[in-house]
Amino acid sequence: MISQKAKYALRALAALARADNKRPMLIAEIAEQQKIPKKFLEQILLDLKHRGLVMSKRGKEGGYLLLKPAEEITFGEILRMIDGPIAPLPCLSQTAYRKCDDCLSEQECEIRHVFARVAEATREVLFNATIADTLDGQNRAAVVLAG
Amino acid sequence: MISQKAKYALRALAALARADNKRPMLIAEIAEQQKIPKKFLEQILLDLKHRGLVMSKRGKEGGYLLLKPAEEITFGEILRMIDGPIAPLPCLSQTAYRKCDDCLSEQECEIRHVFARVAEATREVLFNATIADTLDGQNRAAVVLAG
DNA sequence: ACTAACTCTACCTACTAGATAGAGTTAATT
DNA sequence: AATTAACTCTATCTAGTAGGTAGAGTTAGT
Repeated sequence: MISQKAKYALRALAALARADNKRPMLIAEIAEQQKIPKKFLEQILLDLKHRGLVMSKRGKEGGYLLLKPAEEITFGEILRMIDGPIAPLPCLSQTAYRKCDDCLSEQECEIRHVFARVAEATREVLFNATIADTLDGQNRAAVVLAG
Repeated sequence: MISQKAKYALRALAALARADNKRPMLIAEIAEQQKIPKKFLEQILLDLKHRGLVMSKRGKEGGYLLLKPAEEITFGEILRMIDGPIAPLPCLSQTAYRKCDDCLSEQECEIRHVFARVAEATREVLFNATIADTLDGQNRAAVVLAG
């Protein structure tokens, strides 16, 4: 299961992608629209900002904006940011490889081969799905035209 | 990531599958061979016993035996037992479906479609991989002949 | 009776998820 | 320059879980 936090992050990005990208969107607006606890969402957006996915403006008329086109933000990269490695075993992670403490040899590990296939299949989906895929037909067309 | 416990369970089953199925295998043997903390493995095997995957014999000459052929024990069923649902979202679980608290409509959920594909891809691998796949060529041949 | 081995329940410690609280900072407006 | 809307940051809290340990109880072979 993915974390609640990752779910919120994806839905917040989806909300931003759907919004008019000329005017920033308030944390409060996103929170209400997506039923996300506001203070929790603050943290999430701040984090996404530090990682360069969104930008913010303070003060009156402030809010958040998407910094990259929705088609360039993959589910995989968001999940990896929030929940950590995609791989089901540490010894299969691309970004946080770690040898299993209890495993004598990776070549001989009884279960590694199977999970390698799981990892591959999962990545295939997650890195080919983007925030643009969350938009319905109408919105997606608008985004493509604008982009 | 799968839990350490699930990893241990799979490796313990692999050890049992590789063993001579005429003589029970001691918890201590499995623990040593697979570098699993013995007392923790006790719990895991007991759990697997209650679920009908292995049987045990107490007292002298006791130990554990596989109850089903290795080819009939899938990775998916073990993972589901130990770690719970395979699906990345509660609303996509086959065995423990639960509506997301914060999601208004499943039809319109921005992220559900993508994760449905993840779930499908993962299940495809996990329910087609069995404990028999953990055996190397030599052992697998022996098991097939014996079965 | 002895003892090897599984059985069961309880417990422990560290960590994480999922938040909430509140003081601080910035910038537009009046 | 005062006000206020809005983001920023750090601290804190609570419940739950992972991963493991302890130890008394039970069974069955010798």
